[in-house]
Amino acid sequence: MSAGAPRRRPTIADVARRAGVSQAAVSFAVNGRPGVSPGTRERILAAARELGWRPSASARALTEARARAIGLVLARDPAQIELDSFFVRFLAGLERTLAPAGYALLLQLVPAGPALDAYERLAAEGRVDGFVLTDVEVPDARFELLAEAGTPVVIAGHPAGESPFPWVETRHAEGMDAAVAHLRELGHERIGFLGGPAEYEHVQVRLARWREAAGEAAGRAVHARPEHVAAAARAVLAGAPALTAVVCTSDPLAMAVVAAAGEAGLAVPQDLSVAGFDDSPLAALASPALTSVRVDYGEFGAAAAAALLAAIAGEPAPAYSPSAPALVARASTARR
Amino acid sequence: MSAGAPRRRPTIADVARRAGVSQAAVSFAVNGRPGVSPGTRERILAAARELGWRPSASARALTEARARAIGLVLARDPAQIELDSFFVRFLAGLERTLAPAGYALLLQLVPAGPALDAYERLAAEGRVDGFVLTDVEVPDARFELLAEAGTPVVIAGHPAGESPFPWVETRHAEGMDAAVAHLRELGHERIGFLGGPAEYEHVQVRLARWREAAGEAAGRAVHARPEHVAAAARAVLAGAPALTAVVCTSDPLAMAVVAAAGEAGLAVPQDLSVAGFDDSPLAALASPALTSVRVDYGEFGAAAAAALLAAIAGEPAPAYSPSAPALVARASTARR
DNA sequence: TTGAAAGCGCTAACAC
DNA sequence: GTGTTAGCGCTTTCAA
Repeated sequence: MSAGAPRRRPTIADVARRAGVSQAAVSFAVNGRPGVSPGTRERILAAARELGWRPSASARALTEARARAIGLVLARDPAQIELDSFFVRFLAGLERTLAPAGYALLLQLVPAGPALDAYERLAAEGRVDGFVLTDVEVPDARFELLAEAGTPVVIAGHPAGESPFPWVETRHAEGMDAAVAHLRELGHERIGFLGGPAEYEHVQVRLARWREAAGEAAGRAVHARPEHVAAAARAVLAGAPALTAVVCTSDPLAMAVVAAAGEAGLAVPQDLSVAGFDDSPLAALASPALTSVRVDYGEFGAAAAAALLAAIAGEPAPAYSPSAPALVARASTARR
Repeated sequence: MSAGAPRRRPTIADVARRAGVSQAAVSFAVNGRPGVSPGTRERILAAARELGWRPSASARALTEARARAIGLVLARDPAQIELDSFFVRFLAGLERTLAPAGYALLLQLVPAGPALDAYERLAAEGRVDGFVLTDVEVPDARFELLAEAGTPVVIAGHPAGESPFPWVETRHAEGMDAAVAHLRELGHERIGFLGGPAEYEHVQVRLARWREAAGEAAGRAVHARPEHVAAAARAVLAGAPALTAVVCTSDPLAMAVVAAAGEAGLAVPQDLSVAGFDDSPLAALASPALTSVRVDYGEFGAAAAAALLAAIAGEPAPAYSPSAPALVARASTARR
């Protein structure tokens, strides 16, 4: 089964020998340090290329006392992650910063829960140089553990309350403003809210914005746990006086509202307008196609990674100017 | 900004000193080797616990010449990954095997394409001990690179043609049989096929199974690239004689068919039955709720990781008995 | 059963 | 500008 020969990997000594220089010269050359003449440098790099040599990550990690890797621990049920456009886009964004910096991403999916030991292990073993924290709660048990260990951390999101760590945040809250404004422009006044679990800070932020933007006439607000989405969608529509629109904190939730409306004999968008969030690829595929709010989570991930790399280097985080969310109007919202 | 004191991490020497033994004894104790008396072992473990010490991953990697990490490189557009239930479930499954084995997962998302240099870098730097390959194509440029380097590899899927590596595969093909059988039982004969991009082996397998199961009267088969899903859905419905059912290789594709049917004035399931695949959380949320096929990709990921760890250890892969796919009948399919 | 010591491959002082 | 050398923290012979 095993393929190919268990060929010995070349080491820096092989490269040095081949280029006729010292190991130190090789090290300096590949790390772009001064102290090597251009000609020598070129010869060294050529030798490295010919041998297919790259510095061993573990040897570097040992001498530099850093792993050149960061950790992302996701403590959610896989089904929840599947339903959330955020993660994949955010991951792709992290990568955009990490790869050019020679950093790797250690991803750990753990069953829902605090997952403290996952953090503890990765940090204590020195596998990662820092963490990006998502899904921050208050109080968050991870804070104490990581702050005490002195591990560099960046929070993706806006922690309610005190945070010992720097954080980055998108302008997603404005997206909720935009969704409500869009509906009001279409003549809607009784606008309900269907959000994800209440413990998520981003859900709370959107809830607050909805409440503010929808004003006095706002309808019901309901939070949906992943396993009870359909029931929650029915609940937001139930009762009197009837809503004419619902804003949701994700596109799958909006789909659930569309389904619940159908059961209740309401046509979307004729009888009820529904807006989603995140503008997932599903929004365009659903019927009716969903009005949604596009937030650039890729850019967010890239900024979070940049802030973390800065923290690891002991530097201040680079500026992050999140772009404005964009409302994408589709068929699920209409003038009432 | 930086949090906590940059506390020096304890080393094996600290633990040895505290326990009053040699470093070797500590090493033997934490690695569960013989040669340490039970009492001493306990004393050592207690000292390690008190100091919060864990063996440094990079130091071990250096001496053992293995990283205790495996790589997964996903060369797909983020939007494609978002639409695919496979990845998250598969990742969660990998983790189920890796975590207990003390292995970490290095995830790299790269722009769509061959991504050979991502593999090359991770392997040459010794960051990972092996790779799990998904989305295998024929011919696959990764094979030569990795086989030549002697890197342990396991393929998740069934490579068409010769493969230098061991592979694991689910019984997803039977899922297509089940979907078609379900529709035939409902009285459908002209059953179309809407699949993902033709270059994916799993799409080809399902296409072949559909063709076989749907028989002579089978309808059109259309492949959809992610950016043209809606058009592909229209295409599969176009032309005469009209189909009475469509099977798809994913739930989002099924949603697109439902939407296209609506545009064409066809009601689902009254005029057209539609079946999805993967049984993503969306299937239950869509309207109508989608009949779909559940394949256990978590179990698949766990098996792939187990096979890879075995390959790394130079052992034969453990047996994998994939469970049968389960058809989940919902409202999108009905008797014609 | 335990201790001493030699590396693993690299980086970074420090001489030359 | 270039070479020498001492570790980084651990595993693993080899002696004691």
